Amino acid sequence: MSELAKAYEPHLVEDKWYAWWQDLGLFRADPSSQKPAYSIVIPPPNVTGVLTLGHVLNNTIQDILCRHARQTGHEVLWLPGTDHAGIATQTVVERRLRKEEKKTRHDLGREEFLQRVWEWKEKHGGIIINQLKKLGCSCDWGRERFTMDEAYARKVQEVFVDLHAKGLIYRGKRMVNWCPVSLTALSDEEVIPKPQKGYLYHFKVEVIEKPGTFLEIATTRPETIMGDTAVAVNPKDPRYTGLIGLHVRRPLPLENQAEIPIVGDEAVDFEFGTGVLKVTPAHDRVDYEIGLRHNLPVIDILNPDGTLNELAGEDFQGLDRFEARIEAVDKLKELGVLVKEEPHENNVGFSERADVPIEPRLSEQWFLKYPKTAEARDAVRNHLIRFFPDRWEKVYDHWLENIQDWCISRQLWWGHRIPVWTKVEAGSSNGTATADTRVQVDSPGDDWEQDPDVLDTWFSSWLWAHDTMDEATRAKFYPTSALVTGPDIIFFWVARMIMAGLEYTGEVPFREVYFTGIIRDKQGRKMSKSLGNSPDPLDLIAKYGADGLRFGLLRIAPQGQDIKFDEQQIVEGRNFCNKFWNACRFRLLHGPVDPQADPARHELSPFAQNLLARLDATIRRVDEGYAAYRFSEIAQALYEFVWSDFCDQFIEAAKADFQSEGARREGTLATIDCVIRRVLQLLHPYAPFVTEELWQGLGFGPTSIMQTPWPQTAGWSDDPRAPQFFEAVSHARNLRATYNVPSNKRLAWRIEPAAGWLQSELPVLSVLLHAESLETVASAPPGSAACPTAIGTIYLPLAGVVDPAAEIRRLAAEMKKVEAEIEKVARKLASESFVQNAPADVVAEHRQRQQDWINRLAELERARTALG
RNA sequence: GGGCGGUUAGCUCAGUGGUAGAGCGGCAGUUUUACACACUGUUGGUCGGGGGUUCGAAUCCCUCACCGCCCACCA
Repeated sequence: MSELAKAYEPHLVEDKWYAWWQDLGLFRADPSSQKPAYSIVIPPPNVTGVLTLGHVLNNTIQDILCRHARQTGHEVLWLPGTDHAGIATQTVVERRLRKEEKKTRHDLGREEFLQRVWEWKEKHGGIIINQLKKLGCSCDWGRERFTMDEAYARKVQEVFVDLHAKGLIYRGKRMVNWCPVSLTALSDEEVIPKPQKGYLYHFKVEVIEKPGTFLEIATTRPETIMGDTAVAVNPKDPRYTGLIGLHVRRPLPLENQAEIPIVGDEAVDFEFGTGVLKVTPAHDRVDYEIGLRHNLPVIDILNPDGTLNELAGEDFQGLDRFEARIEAVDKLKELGVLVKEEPHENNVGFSERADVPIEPRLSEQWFLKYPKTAEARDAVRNHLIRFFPDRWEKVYDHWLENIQDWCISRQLWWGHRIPVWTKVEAGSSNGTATADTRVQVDSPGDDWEQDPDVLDTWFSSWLWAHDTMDEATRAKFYPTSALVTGPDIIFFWVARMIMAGLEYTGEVPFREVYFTGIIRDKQGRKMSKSLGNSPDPLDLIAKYGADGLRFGLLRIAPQGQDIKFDEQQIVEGRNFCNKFWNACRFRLLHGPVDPQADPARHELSPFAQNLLARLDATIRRVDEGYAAYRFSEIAQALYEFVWSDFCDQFIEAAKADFQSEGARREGTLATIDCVIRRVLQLLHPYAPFVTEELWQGLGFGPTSIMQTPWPQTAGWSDDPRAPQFFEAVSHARNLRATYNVPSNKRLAWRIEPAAGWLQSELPVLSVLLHAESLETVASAPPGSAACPTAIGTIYLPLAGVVDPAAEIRRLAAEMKKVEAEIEKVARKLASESFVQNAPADVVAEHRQRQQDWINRLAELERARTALG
């Protein structure tokens, strides 16, 4: 390619290069490689999922790490896959079934329904995978895994069997979080507390043994009164001590106003409400505990779907729990025992998936007592695993410290079936008999029935880091190098993976964990479908290119901080890619690029030398950024170098060098070629497509840029002439703007040089000032505006435009400002405590600054004198 | 109730003891032969409030306020 299009057009090149990389096998990980390993397992997105900005952030970071690792000489494995996402997927398919065929899963039966889910998965499950490819993710697709793959699923069940054998998995009837919509138990982590506005209902009951004595009870859930089996007070509460052991009459249901005891229990907070608690062991965790302590009967008045059953009495049977609440209040009113209803806000646990209040329910479930909790805590405490940012270590530690057993069984069909088998007794299949059970993966025989429940999705995800790999792969790539994920799944996934890793591999599953921020909209709200504030990343890719999206997003993603998304940032990412594209385009106007260009073999201008030093500094900044997972800083460093140092300053200055042939021109071309090459390499992890397009287009190929080594610093030192020069240019341009000279007006500039080296750089100054002419003078030309700079005093002679009086006023104003600066520094230096206590270099710096200002003042004074 | 994060220019954010910064926006000018997805210049801030440490604080300490998140069985 000898010519580039005027603007970078991503849609013309992205698919091409992605396919090429894949054809060359550049994403493939070779376990037999001698290179050091670098590996990441993808946090598997839900198979039902479509790409969100959160995925874009997360996966772009992983891709950056992987591409950077390849460039730094590692054999890289980025292992992709998807998660079967039990409830989410089952819900999606059930919804379709209802909509399209007006059927429920029960109409189809288990086998047929699962068949449908698999069909759905085959048809739609790959969407997010293709979207990741659009984004440029360099995953080893040949190793794509699914959490229900046969081998993986078997492993999940084996782990169940193993943990059961170790006594860590047990079956028990316990209080669980029940979702009345999904009709399954949930883990504590799947319950989201939400503040709810409701009422605190006060009602009174009479103490049977002391007629005329009433207890007032405050409750938010009057619909559970029918399940009450006691009333509790705190034994230390002086108001009620005499009443413990006596009885009250439960008001509902009307046909069964049972006598229930008053018990004393420490769990009752006598500050709250009336200090009297109704105890419903079947429908409240605390009440259940109280019930156990006092041997209270358990009356379960709810059906699994949240409606009330026959135990609730005829007035309530069949009502939904929220209808029942209203009905219960009405009945209390009718009985004349309702004292008051006061508005009350409290936290109610909601089902994460179905978004309805969960119901505490006594239920027979499988539980896991977590293995290796102490070791898992130590691994992070002792930094065998490092968290970035490290503040999440505390959150992790705290959770492990207070860890509760994990309810792992789900009353769903889609998922890993629990490997527990029960012997079917001929003629008595009601399950009440203590049947013979076996815990094993394969069926013991035809007359054995498998437990109908499946395992929590996360019970399979926690093996993801190691059981997605075969033995050879694991030998090379496990433990993985890094995990990139959101802090919202630190308990769901990260902590559990660490425990599973320690239990089953004896090693930590990853060395470093990077927690991304959460992407919010401009108002700081979470992205959500219902709010419609979540832009489709595919639209953004279509508009700005994958590189623009990646670079724009990463540039505003500070470590561990939530990100307020603004499309303008993506526009800037796109603009940046285009900026660099055009810099390369400019280069091609002056002949073909030399891929081997080495500026060290040329005589270099101060600008070239300085640019190379700035490049070295940029490489250092970028390297530091990678070491500390500071992705926005890397992007920012590259942005600043390319836009300011390279384009705004160097290339503009280089235009003078291209006006003639010679060594100067050759040195500048070599510098540009070298810088472009380095920048392409440095930028490649962030913007893989445009960098490959340019790499090939400029002739750095034919090897892919993916396979080229990471740039090293070359030991260039700053040339102080360059910044002085550019600052002077800035001052001079400022002077022109002050007198409202239009940018396109060419002027006859003059300069009184302060440095000998300037002579050879006058053509550059002339170009940068867009001058008609530029001559050196020995003193101020008459009638000129003057601008003292470090490289000399620059004069703008514009007879008839600059009124000498105006210029004198301007100079006077500037002198005043300079005097103020001198005064400021002088005050500081006059302070003895400062001079004595501050480090010598700081004091010297102040002295130097003071001298600079004094020199400038003298220059201004001289210019004013020259004007008369 | 505990814990964590945040508060710096109109906006998004850098800046962990030494002259308060960047990008965008705004304003003014420019089709200067890489780029109008651009260039040039410029305007914006008692660094949330108060106290302390220090020669010196956006930066360290204390405290308060507000915003956000996480954990926790107050019915």
